[in-house]
Amino acid sequence: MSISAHDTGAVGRTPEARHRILDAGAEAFMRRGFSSATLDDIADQVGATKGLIYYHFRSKFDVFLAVYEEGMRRVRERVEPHAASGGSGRERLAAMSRAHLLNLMTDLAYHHVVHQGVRAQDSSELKIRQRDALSALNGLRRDYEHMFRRVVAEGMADGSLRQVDVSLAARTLLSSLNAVDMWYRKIEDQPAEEVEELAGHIVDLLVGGLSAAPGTRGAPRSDASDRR
Amino acid sequence: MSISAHDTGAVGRTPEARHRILDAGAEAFMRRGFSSATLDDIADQVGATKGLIYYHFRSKFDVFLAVYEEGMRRVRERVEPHAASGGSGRERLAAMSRAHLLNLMTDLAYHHVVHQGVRAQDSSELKIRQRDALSALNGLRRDYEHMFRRVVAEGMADGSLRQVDVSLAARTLLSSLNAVDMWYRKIEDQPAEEVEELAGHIVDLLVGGLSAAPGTRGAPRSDASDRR
DNA sequence: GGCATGTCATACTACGCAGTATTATGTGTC
DNA sequence: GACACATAATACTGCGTAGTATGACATGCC
Repeated sequence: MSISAHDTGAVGRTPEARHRILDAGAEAFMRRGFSSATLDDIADQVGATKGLIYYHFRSKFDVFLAVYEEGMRRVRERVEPHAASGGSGRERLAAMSRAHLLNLMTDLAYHHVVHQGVRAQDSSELKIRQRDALSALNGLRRDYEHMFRRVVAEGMADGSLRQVDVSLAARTLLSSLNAVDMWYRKIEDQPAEEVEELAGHIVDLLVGGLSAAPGTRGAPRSDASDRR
Repeated sequence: MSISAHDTGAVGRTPEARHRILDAGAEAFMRRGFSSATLDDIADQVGATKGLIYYHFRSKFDVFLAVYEEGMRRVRERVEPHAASGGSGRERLAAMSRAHLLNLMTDLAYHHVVHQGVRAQDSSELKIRQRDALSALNGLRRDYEHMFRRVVAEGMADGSLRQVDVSLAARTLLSSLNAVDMWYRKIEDQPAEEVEELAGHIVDLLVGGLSAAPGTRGAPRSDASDRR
């Protein structure tokens, strides 16, 4: 590129540089994976050089951790409110799931990084300090899953959900939601309503199931009442 | 280790060496990911050196492709028969899903590699030749998904499944099944029945849904009839 | 019992990339 | 307008690892 650096203040400036690094890092880690992603890649996308990154972070892994943390922060911020809102357990679970999916779809890159972080937890080849930091974040992740488990249990208690193994149900639901990142790709200028509709359909499939209701064969009213 | 090589014929021999490389490769690619996994790692686990690997394969990527192909071969071999068996669309879909899960749980490493291969398809940093080979395998993968889509459509036609978007339903189901590899870990000496039971429960959750049947509040008979 | 061929190990090279050391530029402050 | 401090670029080092070249051993064949 050879932008004669230092001349134009347009390139970057100030502590929001850190934020731009996080965005670029999330993108790079999503596209190439942690070990394949290069600090030069990230720097390029920011429009800077490695010097910038090493001024704001101590290592490549630290960038990864920061992205992970930011990703968890966002998803919790968006999903948690629905856990304590009104309605039956099923309704709240559906609302949480929709919010989780919408977060995934808007912050796809951050979501991917969190996903990678979960995977990497027992990956050896991590220094002790790194493993500890990762474990701490994975703790947040476990708390997040616990929240789903709690609402599932409440749904069974109030009769809005089937009686099944709570832990298994919560884990299956959450991992199924996360699995959407395998095939969902952003579409330029897609109206927000379409994205929300897609998320609603997926939640409907996962919560309502594929089976035709055994007994009642009415119109597939599904969870239409859950849609806001 | 310093096993004075060449002395004992016990270490290895013959074309089953290729198979041992595939197993070791699958394991390594699962644990560390493609780019982090080392040919020396694989060779160590085989009890040999890089020389062995480069005699049987042209590159690290070729090992990956071979594992991918073997993984696809196995899952197709185990799942396809259920697509044409008797029963309603829902019953066949459940049987396929169970078989898919059992394959995942027994050949966890191979499954992970296939998963990685699907992800890596649009990953740049692949030479043209590599991308083509990967695309070919991803074609097999698409065919496999089509099979699920077909059975879903048949289930809707015969009334055993709800009327929903076929493509979305099939993709959601399959990716949800695959997502089990995020948390399932092998347990030593776990009886086969337990594994099958777990698979059955997961399929029951995904096909039957979490919702209490709206209207019929009988015993959660779910898809008990589907279990073989 | 030499010779070819298949099967692997050993030793070496090349290179990409994380991390570091050093230097350059702006910005306020007195 | 010299000084300190923050923010970055540039240049360099070292290590890990994919790939290669070559040698060692076995086995069958004539």
